[in-house]
Amino acid sequence: MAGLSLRKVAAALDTGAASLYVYVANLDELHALVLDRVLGEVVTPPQQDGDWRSRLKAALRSYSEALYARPGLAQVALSTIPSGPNMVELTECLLDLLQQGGMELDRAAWAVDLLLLHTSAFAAERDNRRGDDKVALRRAQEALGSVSPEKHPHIHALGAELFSGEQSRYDWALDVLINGVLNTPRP
Amino acid sequence: MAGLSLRKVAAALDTGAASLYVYVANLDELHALVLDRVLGEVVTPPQQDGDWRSRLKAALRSYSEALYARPGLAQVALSTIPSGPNMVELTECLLDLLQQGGMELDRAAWAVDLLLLHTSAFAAERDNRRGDDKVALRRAQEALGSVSPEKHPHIHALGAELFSGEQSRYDWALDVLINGVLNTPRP
DNA sequence: TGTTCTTGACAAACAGTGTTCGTTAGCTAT
DNA sequence: ATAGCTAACGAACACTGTTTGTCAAGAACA
Repeated sequence: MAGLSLRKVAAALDTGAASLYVYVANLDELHALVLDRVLGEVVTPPQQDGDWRSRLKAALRSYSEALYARPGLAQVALSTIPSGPNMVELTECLLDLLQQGGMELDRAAWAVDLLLLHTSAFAAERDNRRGDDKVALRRAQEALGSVSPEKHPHIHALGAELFSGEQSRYDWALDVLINGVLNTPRP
Repeated sequence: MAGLSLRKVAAALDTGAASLYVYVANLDELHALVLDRVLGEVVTPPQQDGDWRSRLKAALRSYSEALYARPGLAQVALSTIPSGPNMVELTECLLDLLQQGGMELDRAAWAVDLLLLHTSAFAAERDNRRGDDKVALRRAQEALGSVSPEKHPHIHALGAELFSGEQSRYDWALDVLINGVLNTPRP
């Protein structure tokens, strides 16, 4: 996905780049199509597997992994307003799970939006932390590590803690969102 | 920011593109520098203005507006691991606010990360909804509006509700995050 | 059968992009 | 005076998405 271009797609199809414009209006549209195709892989656990909360978490984790598996795809999820059939399917499933948790439908609508936005953003962050630019990461760690204890006591006290946790941090964030959504009625 | 290129920057400085590489290693590095400079505009409310919660929300809203004011900048915030002085300042301020709310420092570290990630993602979403591609938005609205009531009853029942709320939705999401963070201890 | 009309396909060109290379000018230190 | 270093710059490389004009095949209609 990162490094995908119309010319490469065309070459793989043994044709020229301009020929693709018959089927696709735009590069962005191609991106959206690829995204929705990948979203077809997202598995939503069946009804009898655990309670709604763990099923919701499993579905979102599956969504996150599908995005993370293709470098650059998470950015696409943040750059387009997805409306493909697989995205509709997933949205409907998440709405259903939240309603099983006793949530009103209008609040569930905003909650699904929030959960998907966060999961996409998290996948994107994980994505561009890997490989891409080890230099920037090391520079950031140094910049935050060697900070004056007087001016920034909290950051100094935390140290490397600011970059800790990969999977556990995602799990925690998901719990934060679900708890928050349950405890915050819509205005 | 969208449409910013090394050549245009160089032209504005009456020089060639290659000359910029003396001061900047990369386009990404230039982006990071621009981001941190803009982050200097973020206002963090003084100690005596209201309680910690409303001050936290005001600071994050200021961060969000600073990103949204420049098209494309929110994407930059999601694509880099920011480590400039202004970002350090903001992080320290947010950590302090959360600690005033009685939160342990290690939980506050993850909370700040989550709050900033969400706010950046929200700004990015708002950003590419505007102007950019009205076609995609209308297509999404049509795709979700004309969905079969049998296969996707929840989405059908919601209708245009899925795209409602701009400012109120952000305020709600912020409350969700703060409530969630307060109610979810670190593992 | 002959003639339009439409659709898919493609090469070439346009207007850009980030980045690298080789070379110059100016300013110190030795 | 010589050497070394830094900033600067033009040109080129290897790409990118998109538009334009042209061409062939098939369908619809007379």
